[in-house]
Amino acid sequence: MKQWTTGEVCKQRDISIRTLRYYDQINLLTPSFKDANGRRYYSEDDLFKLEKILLLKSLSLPLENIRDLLDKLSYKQILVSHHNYLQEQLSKLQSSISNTTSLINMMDLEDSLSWEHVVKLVQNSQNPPKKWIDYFQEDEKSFLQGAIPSISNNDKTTHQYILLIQRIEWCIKHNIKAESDEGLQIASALMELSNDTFQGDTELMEQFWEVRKLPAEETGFYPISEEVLEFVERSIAYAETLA
Amino acid sequence: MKQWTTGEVCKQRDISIRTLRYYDQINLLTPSFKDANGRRYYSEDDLFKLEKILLLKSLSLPLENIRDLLDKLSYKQILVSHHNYLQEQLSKLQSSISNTTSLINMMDLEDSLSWEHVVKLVQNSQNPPKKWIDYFQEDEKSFLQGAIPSISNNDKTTHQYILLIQRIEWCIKHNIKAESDEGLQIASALMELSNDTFQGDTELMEQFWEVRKLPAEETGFYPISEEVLEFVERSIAYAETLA
DNA sequence: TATATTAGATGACGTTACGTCACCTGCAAT
DNA sequence: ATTGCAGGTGACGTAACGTCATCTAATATA
Repeated sequence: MKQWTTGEVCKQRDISIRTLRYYDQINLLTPSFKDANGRRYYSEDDLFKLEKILLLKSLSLPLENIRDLLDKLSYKQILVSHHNYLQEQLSKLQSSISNTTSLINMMDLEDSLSWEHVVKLVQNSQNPPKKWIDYFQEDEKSFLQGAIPSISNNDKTTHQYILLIQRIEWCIKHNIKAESDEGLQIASALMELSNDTFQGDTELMEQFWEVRKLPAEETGFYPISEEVLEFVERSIAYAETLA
Repeated sequence: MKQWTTGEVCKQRDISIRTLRYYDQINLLTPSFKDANGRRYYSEDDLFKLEKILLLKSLSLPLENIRDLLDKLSYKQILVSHHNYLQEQLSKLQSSISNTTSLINMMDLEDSLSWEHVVKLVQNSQNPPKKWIDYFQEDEKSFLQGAIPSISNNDKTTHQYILLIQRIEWCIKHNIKAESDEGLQIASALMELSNDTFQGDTELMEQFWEVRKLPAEETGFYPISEEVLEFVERSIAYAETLA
């Protein structure tokens, strides 16, 4: 029967010698053989037990509980609960990522974030709100899912939308009207982007802008002000009169 | 200017009073105002700072480093690195989940796991091996991705495959030939399953069984023994002679 | 008015899962 | 003869708080 020394076990499982000695000390994993000089030798069974321990530890179970549970749980039970734990972590991570992306994108829109925005986003992460996509029909969802730039989406398209909205906000601040050269440029950029996104489906596109008028809590979008929406509509209308 | 007491802040951010006092103690977050009785009052700026701290803490940065970094990093920098961190966690989690699923499925096939199987799987999780899907053509991948039951897939189809393989192993152990009633039943169940999976594409199906003959390290599959594969082929051949 | 409750404060010690350090041993190689 | 290495044993240190005993000021209730 092959046996392993502390050093060998450490390398295999990437843990420290101290850890093994500690587990021996607290009677969690005692090597099945100790020679006259006190050197520890681990059997294959010991390694299985160690594996169980590490799995249970990854559930952030305290070592004391692990010691009590170890013999009562089968390998499979441990693996299954480990699996469930990982799944839960996964969904938490995903919502965390989406919230972080939202915040980052928001920072591009506002120079300084208001405290309330941040709090709302972080608090909402507990019980996720109605998602904007729910405002559309079932059969449209699959298409929208990838195509529409929600604020939780940090791809290139989203960024371009954000840049355009910034540009519009700049225009409003500097009293530049939608019916101007700048307005024309914005309108054509917007139309090109929209065309890319909606592939010519004008009805979907209009629905999209309608939804963006709703307050942020309901849609998950960063709310676009009435002023910006008006600028969009007027600049596009102006562009169409010239065409 | 609104101010918040310790208790209020604790509830908002779901941390303990002790934590706030500790942060004060180590000079990480000192409330901007203390009254004559030593009661702490936090301003909006303080709350922003706390938010930064909690974000950096979630990167598992030690508090001491956080204190040094806090003024040097903008909110956005923090958010972006937080985002990167989360992404990394996500991919780790995903491979962890897939490995765990593999192990669980393996346990259905073997009553006792051999130590070497476990070690290989856990070690491979560091640098992911060639994936089985790479054995197919690019344009076939998208179809295969969802349809084929790899061992890292715990859906219903996978489970049915595993049950069938267990049944075949049972037959082999009890010396029941492929050319028997039991063999016939297995063959028809297999064919039905394969039809579901491959939607009649027999060429893909044959490739699939070919790949399963390769050793596990290369494919990521649980290796099917020659005996089982032979049983499969013979039982199907037998079924076809009777049809 | 007396008192009970609440929301805060301050030491001081405890906790987990090890890291780190000083020092000791048996054995192989130089 | 000594050097290096892989292992050992206390003993103390660490991070980020939890917990406990005790104290204080303000408010609510009898």
